[in-house]
Amino acid sequence: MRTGNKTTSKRNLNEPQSISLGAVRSTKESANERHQRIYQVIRERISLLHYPPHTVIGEIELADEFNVSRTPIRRVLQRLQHEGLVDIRSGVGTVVTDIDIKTMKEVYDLRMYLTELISELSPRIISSEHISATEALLNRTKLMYDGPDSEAYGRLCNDLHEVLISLIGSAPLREITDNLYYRSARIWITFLPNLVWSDVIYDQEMETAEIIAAMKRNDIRGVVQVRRYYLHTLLTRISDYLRGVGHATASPMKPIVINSSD
Amino acid sequence: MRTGNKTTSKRNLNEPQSISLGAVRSTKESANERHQRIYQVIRERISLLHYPPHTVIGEIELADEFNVSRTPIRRVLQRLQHEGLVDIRSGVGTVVTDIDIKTMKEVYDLRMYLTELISELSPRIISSEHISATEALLNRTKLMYDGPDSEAYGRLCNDLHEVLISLIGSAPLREITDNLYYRSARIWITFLPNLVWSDVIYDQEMETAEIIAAMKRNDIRGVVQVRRYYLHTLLTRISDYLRGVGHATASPMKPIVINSSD
DNA sequence: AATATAACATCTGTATACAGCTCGGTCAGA
DNA sequence: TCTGACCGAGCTGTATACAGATGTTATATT
Repeated sequence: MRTGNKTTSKRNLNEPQSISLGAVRSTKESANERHQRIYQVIRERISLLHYPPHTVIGEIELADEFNVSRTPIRRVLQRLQHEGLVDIRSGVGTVVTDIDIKTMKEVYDLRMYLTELISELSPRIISSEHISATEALLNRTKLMYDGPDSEAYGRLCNDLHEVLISLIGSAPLREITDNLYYRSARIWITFLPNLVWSDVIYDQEMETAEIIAAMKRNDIRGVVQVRRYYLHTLLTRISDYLRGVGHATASPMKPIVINSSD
Repeated sequence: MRTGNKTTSKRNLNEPQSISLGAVRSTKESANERHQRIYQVIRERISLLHYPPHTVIGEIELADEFNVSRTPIRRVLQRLQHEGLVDIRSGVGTVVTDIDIKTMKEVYDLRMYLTELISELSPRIISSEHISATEALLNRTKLMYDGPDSEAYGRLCNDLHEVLISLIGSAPLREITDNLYYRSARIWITFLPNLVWSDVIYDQEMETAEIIAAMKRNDIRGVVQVRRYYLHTLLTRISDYLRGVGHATASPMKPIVINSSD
């Protein structure tokens, strides 16, 4: 189909072929690296409710922000759609998915079972880096009693999740665990205004401290059991809240206004 | 390909165009439906080794076959890459992934655990359609002793898989189970020439028959335990073959009857 | 003959024009 | 005022030209 008489045969005779670019390699980002970078940025924005549910994300808007065309953006959004975080609607836009309680319950049940699998299938060796990283998270947690800060709490949860999935040796299980986490993580922050802040932080501090203790015993089974217990605790806490407001389920989740003033 | 002409009259003639009844929705295929169709076709080709590992699939080749441009094809291939079935390499092509034994072991371990979860998390009601569909598969199995037919066997396994995942009520678990199946299904067919054909078909017949029996008892726990047992058996058989390559032929597998009374 | 290098064929990655879809606003008519 | 059809702004979906990447082949040099 392409006409053979193009300028490809005599292209770039003017430009020097290459002036030994050995050191400049780091400046160039490969396509896959860029994809991964944009993907993680947008996924974080969704998980931190910077893009709350029902937000319409425009492809052109993102393309301008990341200085690319719509094509790589669409690749990212299609991946996010397949992971259940957005819904691409023709003629409308890319809409951040809502948080459906029933689905969320299923995801949480799955996560609790899979968490136990981590210790049975292919645990990795717990290194001192794991421990020190988790201790840093514990310190960040202790500084958060002062006042509600949903975004900081969300980042804390995400970072703890990152440490824990790095303990999973089985690549498929790691991917699934990661995927399910980001599918369900938003509900924590969504319900945050309805819970007692200091209780939430206390849970987080206890979980982190117990995980560190288990890590120091090199007890990965203990780690995942702690994790599983706190997953259960939070799910129970949210269920209790939902039962408590029972009738007033018109808008169980108010969108949190994240201060995005510019 | 349709340049500016709005009419859909010049569509594919080999596809039966439905006669316009009241609802004419089926005349036009939506973008998502087309994506799903192409995706399933290519995934089946990979699972049946119609595209064996290391096959290079060209985007233009597929685009011509499905009468679309590269854009929708790329969307399908990117999805398959994310699911681990192909590897898209810039400047080279889209390469069907090889079957790595270590990863396959991890996937099989995961599948066995997840299979048990099916009966615990959210089982669906077993309908008569499920039973009759499975009985049809049993009949197909019984006709296959005549001679080795890897492709027919692969289709049989895929169809049985379809029936079983339709019993999963939890959408996330269903997706994960489906994904892991297609990640690992190819290894069955790959090792088929090294196994005794009649033994393989006998296993398949026994598994299907026992699944039907459990279905008729409305015993979904029994269904998944049968499934789990045969997963384990096949994995063991392949492991045995790999350990004893050269001097030991595949040992025939003893069928057992699962006692699923609790 | 062996080897390094340059040219090339062919593939994927990106940008972009345009087609198709959705929804809200607008305006004529009852 | 109400209704309904229509139109247009703005979005996603598709096709395509071109840029970049990669493996191979031809060629020059030793």
